[in-house]
Amino acid sequence: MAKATAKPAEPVTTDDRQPPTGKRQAIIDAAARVFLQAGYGAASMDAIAAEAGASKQTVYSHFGAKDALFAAIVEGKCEDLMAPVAMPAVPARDHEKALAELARRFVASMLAPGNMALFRLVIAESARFPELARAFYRAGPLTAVENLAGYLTELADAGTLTTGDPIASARLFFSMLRGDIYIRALLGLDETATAAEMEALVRQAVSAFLAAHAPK
Amino acid sequence: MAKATAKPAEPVTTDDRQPPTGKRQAIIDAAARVFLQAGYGAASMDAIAAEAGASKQTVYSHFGAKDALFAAIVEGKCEDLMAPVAMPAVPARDHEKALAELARRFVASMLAPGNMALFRLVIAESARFPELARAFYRAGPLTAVENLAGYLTELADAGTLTTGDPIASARLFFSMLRGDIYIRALLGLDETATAAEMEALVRQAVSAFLAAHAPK
DNA sequence: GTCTATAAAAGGATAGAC
DNA sequence: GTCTATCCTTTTATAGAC
Repeated sequence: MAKATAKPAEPVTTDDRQPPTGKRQAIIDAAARVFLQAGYGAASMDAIAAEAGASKQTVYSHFGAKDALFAAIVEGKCEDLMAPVAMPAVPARDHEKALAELARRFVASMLAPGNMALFRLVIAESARFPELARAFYRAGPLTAVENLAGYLTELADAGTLTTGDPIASARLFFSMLRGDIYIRALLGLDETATAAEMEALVRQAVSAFLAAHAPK
Repeated sequence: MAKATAKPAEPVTTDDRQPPTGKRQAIIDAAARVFLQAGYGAASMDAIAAEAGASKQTVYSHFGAKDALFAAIVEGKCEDLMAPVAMPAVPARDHEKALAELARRFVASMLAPGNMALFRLVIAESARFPELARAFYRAGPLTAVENLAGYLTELADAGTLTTGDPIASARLFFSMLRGDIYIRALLGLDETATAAEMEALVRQAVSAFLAAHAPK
């Protein structure tokens, strides 16, 4: 055989790393596609194995059971949720622009097909996987609110706007952005929200929010 | 036999009504419970038959197939959605009170366990049953927005408030009411929203809405 | 680690008696 | 109309060879 050479000196420290190369990663990618598209119940392990170009037994070797595979996929996806909802790196002196920029990123992230599919999946399986629902909530809505509340506190201290409760105000801000587009997207009624719709929503929300939190 | 008497004179006009008594209604009630609690995929026809105290064949005699039964249940539930989101019968001169009253009914209806479970179900199955998603949207969110937009138009004509787009304003109003409680309820994180939370949400939303639509 | 083949169970739908 | 009993497909999970 070509690989007949023994390798007794292979470093063990890198051995217990699970390299995301090869079959394992292929299974993860395939499972993500199948679960997000078909849902937990309708996704079969056969379909995932076929999509990954692997055998079913290989899938079971890596993840043990269907629910464990599902949890691994969803937890991984949740980790990618936080990035877009941090405040702009440069919280410009123009707070209206900063809020509008945050709003744009929030709406775009929220309506991104992958994130919307993830949200649907977590909602549908929240009874069976309550821990995943918690993980999603923390990584998405909760993180967004906490970040914005911090920024609002700065603005309030500077007298730029008025808020009795930064957390409640931050929640209101994001609530305004979950408009009719959001409901229709949840229900799968619109495949695409146009850029114009999103921009109109952002302007309406920022404007109303500032009117409701005018200083003095 | 005791019922040997022939009944040739029985009125036929009442004969083709499907009386909701007996097994059929029992099946409908049982299917609603099982579907709303378990979801479409995890609900088995065996479980529905058992819950109804009927045999599986009787269920199939009445509804033909699982998807038809599901559609019948969900469509029936959607019809009950519209009532609470009509404007108050007496649109008082005090528009703030009228809006607050509408908001209270909207939030209570939205968070009612049955309606929330229905919403989750429709979201989860929107890919398989797009017509049901449309029916839900029309009976719920769309009806609410249209009713409120009519009222806002009256208020704008009377100079009580300012709005460039009554539909957009109505959507903003309801969006504000779909706050953090709503997301947590969708994700099944809170079983109960307290009355105090709901009231705080209503006050915040009405206050912000009026500030953003102040006259002149 | 990866594959082929199979076990074991669950669930949707139907047949036929009463 | 309603029931009992059954068919058949799909699906999760495992056994055993390479």
